[in-house]
Amino acid sequence: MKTVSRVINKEPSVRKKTYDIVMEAVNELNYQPNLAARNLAGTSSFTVGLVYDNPNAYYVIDMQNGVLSRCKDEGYELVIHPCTYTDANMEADFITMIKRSRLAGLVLTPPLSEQSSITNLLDELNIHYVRVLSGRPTDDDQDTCIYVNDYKAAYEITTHLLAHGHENIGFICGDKEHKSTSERLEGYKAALADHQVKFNCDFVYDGKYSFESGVEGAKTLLADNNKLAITAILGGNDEMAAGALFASRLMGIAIPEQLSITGFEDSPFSRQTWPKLTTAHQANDIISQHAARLLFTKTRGARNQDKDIITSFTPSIVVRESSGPKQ
Amino acid sequence: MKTVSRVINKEPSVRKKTYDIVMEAVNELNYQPNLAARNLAGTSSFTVGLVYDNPNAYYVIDMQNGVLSRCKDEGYELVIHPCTYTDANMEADFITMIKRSRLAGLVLTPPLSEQSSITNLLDELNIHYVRVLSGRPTDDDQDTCIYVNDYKAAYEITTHLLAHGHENIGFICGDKEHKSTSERLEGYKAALADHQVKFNCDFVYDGKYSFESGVEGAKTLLADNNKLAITAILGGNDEMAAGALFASRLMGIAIPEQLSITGFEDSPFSRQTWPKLTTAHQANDIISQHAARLLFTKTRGARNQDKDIITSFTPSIVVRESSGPKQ
DNA sequence: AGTTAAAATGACAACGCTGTCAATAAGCTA
DNA sequence: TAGCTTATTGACAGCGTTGTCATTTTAACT
Repeated sequence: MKTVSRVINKEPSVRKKTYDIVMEAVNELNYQPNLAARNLAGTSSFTVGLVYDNPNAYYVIDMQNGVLSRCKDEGYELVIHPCTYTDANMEADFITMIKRSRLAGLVLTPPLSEQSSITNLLDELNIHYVRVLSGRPTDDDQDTCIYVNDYKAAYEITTHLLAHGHENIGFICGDKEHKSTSERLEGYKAALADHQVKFNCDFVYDGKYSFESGVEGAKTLLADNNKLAITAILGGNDEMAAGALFASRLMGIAIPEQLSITGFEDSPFSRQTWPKLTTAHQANDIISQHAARLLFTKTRGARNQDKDIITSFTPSIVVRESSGPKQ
Repeated sequence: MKTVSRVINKEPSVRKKTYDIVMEAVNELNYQPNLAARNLAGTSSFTVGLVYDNPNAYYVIDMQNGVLSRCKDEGYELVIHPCTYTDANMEADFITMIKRSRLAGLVLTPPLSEQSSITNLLDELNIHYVRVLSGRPTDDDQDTCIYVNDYKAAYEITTHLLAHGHENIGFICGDKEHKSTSERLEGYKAALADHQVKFNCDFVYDGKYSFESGVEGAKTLLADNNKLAITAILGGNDEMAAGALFASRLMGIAIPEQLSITGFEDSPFSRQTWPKLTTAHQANDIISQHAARLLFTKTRGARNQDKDIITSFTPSIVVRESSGPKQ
């Protein structure tokens, strides 16, 4: 019995021949170790949690599927934990989850992953976690964070527009509280600076990462457009870009002839508009897979380490029909 | 120790005084029973599974959140199980899941819940399940199914259009294989019949529940519109209705002045179009909560039965700006 | 072959609960 | 109040694994 346990857990000190015999039986019986028993008996747990407060359904599903695919492969189970950061009893909620099932660790997604109150709580409770964060990687934290380099992606998407001759480029921001908002804005500013285009704060609209705020943003930026002469709008995400596209259409502006619009994230939104959005592809399923792998590596001892984990991702620009040369 | 167990599980034969003492300690310590131990020791399990193959992220998230909210209250944990019905090793996948963690039961969502091959497999494995189904409730199966009466909702939405003077009403269908498609189509037909409007199969377009197919559907139905003289289009879901709306706009058709468009489901799609879509509100979070409650009732013995479970839901029509009187 | 060290295997308790059944306390009757 | 019945409580095993440590087997030497 103990030998089977050794085989299942890939422990050393099992003869090749014994290993093969056990594996044959395992395959024949389609044996699956009972998770409850493993969690109860062992020092390590086979349950990981995914925590999110992001309202974007596409994003959440992608993250879930990515983590889940790794969990399946490695024999872990996933507990999903949606929450609202503003929720007063969030802390109690966390503790309940942790007490009910001992966890191998948690994957935290933005914007919740940016909150130090959460990480402090987890540090206090001695819970492993991996954070998915928007931003440029730092040297430390490479073993607890996955970075999505929104800065660089925004830089590139802005550069794409500049290369097409646009200079007066509007920017519709997301929620100010989110790190991704400032990262994307910084990338935009840096690209302008590198191309000797002066930054004009009148070109920036504070949105909310929602379709409605995209509509409002475009209306505001394009109102009385003689003054600003905007020829391109960079949406902080696809949802807002879709809103901007719609607003432009209502105003009788031809896309991309009179105005280029770009999004961010490459969510299904970007393909449900007409024309389809130029955007920055964010591989959320891959990102979350790596987050899960990083968590497993942290959890397990020195053995079974996973060396090919990517901790920094840069969304890649996808050029579609919503952007084109300035005319 | 056993007495605490009795209190936690609301078993009889505990004196009121003892109960209070235990509960006080439970509250003070914020005691949470360990799920792994309960699953291992008891005859019943505290884990439920949610199975889905629906690609609609909004739908999936709603279903998850509904089931999850009940699980939290009742001390159950949720295992999510996305799958593709076409997946060849889906059966093996099911069995793996079931072996890894003994389940109290499964909630099956459409369209997967319509497949008898799945329910047969589960019957064989002796796994409890509750199905969420599109359609009119039948007398039997009230204790294993939650019905969403798409027929009635489509009837009502069609009646709404008829009441506004529309007679030539296009219908963009979803996937033929899905029960919801035929139910919605039948409801549409029944409403026409009850208002002495002849059904014309030229008004029906076979779509795929996708934005793109909505675009194609509207283009097809409205092409050469002198012939059909369509003044309203009923979308099989919001996504297709949004596509139809977009196509109409491109064709220079004013909504709702020249054409009324309606959706189905009241997903965020219906609020991200302009004008916003008239649609049928489907309370997926409530529906999934009741599915979970029904499953708990099936799982537990006679005690702790939940009497207020609704097993039949009819989406209610929400009138917004995309529909209006025929002009 | 005999000795010794190292590698491989096995025996057994323990994880935190629940089910079973025995023991005790409470309530009731005469 | 004794003697009974019933309600309540407690003792103990067992769920399916893993960790610890003892035992056996193998390999590597004289």
